Amino acid sequence: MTHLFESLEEEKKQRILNAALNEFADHGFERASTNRIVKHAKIGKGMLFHYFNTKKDLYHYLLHYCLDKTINDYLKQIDITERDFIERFKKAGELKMELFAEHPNVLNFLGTFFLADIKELPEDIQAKYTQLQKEGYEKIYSNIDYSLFRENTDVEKAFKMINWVIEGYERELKASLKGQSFSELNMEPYFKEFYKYLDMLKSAFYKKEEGK
Amino acid sequence: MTHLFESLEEEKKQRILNAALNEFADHGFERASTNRIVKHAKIGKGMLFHYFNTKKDLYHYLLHYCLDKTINDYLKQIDITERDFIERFKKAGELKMELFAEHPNVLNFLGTFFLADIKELPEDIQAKYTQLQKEGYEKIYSNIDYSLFRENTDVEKAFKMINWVIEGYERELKASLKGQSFSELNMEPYFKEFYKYLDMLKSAFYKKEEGK
DNA sequence: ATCATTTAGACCAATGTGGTCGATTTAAGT
DNA sequence: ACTTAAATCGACCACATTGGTCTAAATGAT
Repeated sequence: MTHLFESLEEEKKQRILNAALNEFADHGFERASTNRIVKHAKIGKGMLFHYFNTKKDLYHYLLHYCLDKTINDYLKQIDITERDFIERFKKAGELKMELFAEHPNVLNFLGTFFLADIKELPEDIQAKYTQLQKEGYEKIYSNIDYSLFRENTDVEKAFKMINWVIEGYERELKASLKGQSFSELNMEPYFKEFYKYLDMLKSAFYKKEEGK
Repeated sequence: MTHLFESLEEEKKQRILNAALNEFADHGFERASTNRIVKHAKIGKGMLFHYFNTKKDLYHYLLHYCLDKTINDYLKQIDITERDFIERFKKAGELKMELFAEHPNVLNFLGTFFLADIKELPEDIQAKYTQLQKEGYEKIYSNIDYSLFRENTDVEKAFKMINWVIEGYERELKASLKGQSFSELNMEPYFKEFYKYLDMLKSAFYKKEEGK
């Protein structure tokens, strides 16, 4: 067995993962409490240190887990053959929402991690993290069809603005649905509204379509 | 003397305020440590509890202080006779930056407070908070000249998008200048870039100017 | 029946908590 | 110069929480 923890029943595994991710996301590494983790995970204290020898090991395991998940379930899924920037982002936004619906704390946890000190982490985690950054940049900016934008547009700035709008909508959505179980929600109307924003962005920054 | 603390030398007052604001902003009420506050403020433990009887009293004092500052130095300064939404926001953005340059932790502290439980606070603080919300809403949305927007624009959505772009720029600026003492920085080039974004927003959402 | 693996949580020393208090310094008043 | 009051410090308190250990019981496997 590579890792005791891996070969647990799925449900218990999830309970522990969720409890730990939430705790670290809320308090950061040092101020996170293993006591609260075991309480929320409903396991005995001993077990946590049986599966993961130390608090730090647990933290590193979570980092691997979350980095892998975002790379595989999010980044790798982004379709780089779609050359329309906004369209590509539309699909990326959906993927992100799906990941968030299934595993909200994965993204929460990574979000807080970005702020922490990266230097004193094991090399393999640093590597995975830089991979994510590099691949993320490519997935967003490579192979974009600039000719869709109006002439004289500062495309750099347009990219950023589009990005900020999408992030803004995501934030607002999360805030307005706070507490509700995202995964058991009918997301369709929210996607519809999301698309309206994207359409406005298109007519704001793209050339008017010829014909039609 | 209404409050011992008020009649201290300005410099010591600021040291204590900064230390406390940072501590609460970083850790929230419960996990904030009075020990760390006195250490960073470079005063003895006794003094803190001499000025403010309890940790909670200190917290409430800070809330009053920050709410007053944002209401007076920011909200009240927004010029409501400017009917151009983006222009009004341009000035508001500058005010916000100025406040942030002088007292970065005031906005940081309030930012974290919004997430905390509002219910179990003294009534006067709740009142001040709702005042801020109500006045903020007015200062943003009242007396706007809708005719500037292109026809068929969903103005509600345009408002939000403009808002998100401005917030996005502010975030990026803060991140890229992290660590540097904002107040002793020449902000002009950043404002220039800020204006470029605003111009793009205008040509994205406003009617084309007649003539000229 | 025997041995190995899981499990829980009481327990540990160490550290940190909000808050107090006596001792000492400084300031003020006369 | 003398007295009194205010300001200041940090050792100290009882208590809570920390990451981590260990024993003893439960469960599983053969």
